[in-house]
Amino acid sequence: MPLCYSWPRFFRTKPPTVPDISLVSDSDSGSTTSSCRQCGLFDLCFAQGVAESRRDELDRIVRRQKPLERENHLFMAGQPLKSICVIRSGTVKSYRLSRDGDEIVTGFHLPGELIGLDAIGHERHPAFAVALEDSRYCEIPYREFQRLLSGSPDLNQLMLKLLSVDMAETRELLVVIGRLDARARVAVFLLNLSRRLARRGKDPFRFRLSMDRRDIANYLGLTIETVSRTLSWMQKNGMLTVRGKLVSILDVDSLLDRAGREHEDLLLQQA
Amino acid sequence: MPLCYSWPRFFRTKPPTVPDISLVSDSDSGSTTSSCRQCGLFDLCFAQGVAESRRDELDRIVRRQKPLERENHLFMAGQPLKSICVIRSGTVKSYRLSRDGDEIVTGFHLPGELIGLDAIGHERHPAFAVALEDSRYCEIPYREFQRLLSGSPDLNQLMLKLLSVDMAETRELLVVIGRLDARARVAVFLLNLSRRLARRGKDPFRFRLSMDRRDIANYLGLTIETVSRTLSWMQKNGMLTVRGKLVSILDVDSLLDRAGREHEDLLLQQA
DNA sequence: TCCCGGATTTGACGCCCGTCAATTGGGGTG
DNA sequence: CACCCCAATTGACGGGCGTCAAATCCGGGA
Repeated sequence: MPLCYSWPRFFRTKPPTVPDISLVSDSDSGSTTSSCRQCGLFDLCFAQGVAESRRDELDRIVRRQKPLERENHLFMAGQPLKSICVIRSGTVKSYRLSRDGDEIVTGFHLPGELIGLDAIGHERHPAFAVALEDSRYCEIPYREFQRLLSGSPDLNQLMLKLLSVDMAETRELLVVIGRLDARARVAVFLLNLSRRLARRGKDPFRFRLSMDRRDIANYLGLTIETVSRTLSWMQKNGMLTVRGKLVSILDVDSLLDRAGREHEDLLLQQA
Repeated sequence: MPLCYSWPRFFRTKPPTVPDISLVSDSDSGSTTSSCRQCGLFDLCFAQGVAESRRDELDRIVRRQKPLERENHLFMAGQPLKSICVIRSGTVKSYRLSRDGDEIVTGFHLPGELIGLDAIGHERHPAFAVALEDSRYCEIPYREFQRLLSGSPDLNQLMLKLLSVDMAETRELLVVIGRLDARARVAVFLLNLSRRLARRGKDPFRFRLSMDRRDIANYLGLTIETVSRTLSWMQKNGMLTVRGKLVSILDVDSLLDRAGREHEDLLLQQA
């Protein structure tokens, strides 16, 4: 992360408390923490919101650090909801299949993020989740979690909050995606990713895209060619440099302009 | 509703149990039901999912049938969450204001629908809600509702479900809107509305749009002109007839084709 | 190191939809 | 009933993005 670069307003909400511990790198792949409290991701994980009194119970039911190799699935659409998952390291892509078999990418998930909440409604997963790189995750068996829920108003409140926030954001994103042009969509995508990396103590200005162009294009409702052209255009205009999957953001302000500053809130709010 | 027209597959999930009681009309505007159970909307209202044992308590705290005149606000963005609302009659539009003051329409709500759930996260409304026509609604004070929640695992479960389902749908809609062209967007909009009307016992093939073209265009991320042109095109092709706000759907199948049949699920799922 | 196949980039072209502008229509008021 | 005002429609035009096609880059294996 560039020295002498004042933490921009864009990242004001949460400069990383532990700047460079490479949460997502392989360096901690061997460690097997035995409680949520000791977990390096704790302040990003939803467990942080769980009341002290209940945390021991949660600790007891969580299955920690399960490995997931690249291209392997966390769960498949249609499967009954067996557990809620928290990404521990790596990146996970969620997607659906349209009736005629086309893949439809609905999200990219980073360490600390809860995945599978949208399955609670019908107790069945509406989407697939697949690892884009070798990853690890914590698993919370849903039945036991439900038992925990029924005895804990606090935890219920937390879950409602998580879902409500998620919904408000998704709704905002809906609006954004529906009315933005290609350059704005790509800008929103990059800034959002950048900010989420920042919260995880990673360099927000220089990172590796774990998804390929096809996934990005699909996620943004664009074509591969348009994404590629847009990135080239941004590079030509000095907003960033791209070499394959490696992105360096040079001018956050121009990107924000492109994204439409009125959507800054969205970018700021996202996990 | 046309006679001799077999209930199409599109509407298969819920033919109205009471075909033509005009839930939304003025005919019941005078009545002031005193309990949720007697309410004509009961089987659409979320109260239907509340356990028998808790329903009396819910009945006690609900403030019923509050009138709301056209163009008046139910709540404003930024206000603290005071109560969850259920639309009783009429139509409500929710929208945000972008930083530069543009209106951004995020949804249209029909009788029986819960509104304000996305405020739970931050206990503050992220959006405005305004009546498109003279309406009525039931108000559930949030503090008392929370008390009810903390003593009732069932109700908590219900709320999680409602939010989760809502989220899954919004996410699907996100995907749809982001990658559909104008004709498909308008088709999705009309079919979705049609189906929601059907569930409320109204004629799904002939209805009055309570929102103007500007709102529709805004909601779909299009311009007024494109919406107008698209409706004209659909009329020219025998899919429907439009006269001002009055729409008659003539060919559900073509509309479904336009919407992309792979999204039929979305249309079917929505409340 | 070279070679191969898939990922990515770049170019050419056409259509859809946004913009600007003019016309028509419809509801409310005097 | 006539008038007015705003909503809605229709037309002309240009730009952005999808499509098809070709070139280039990049990583992995021999």
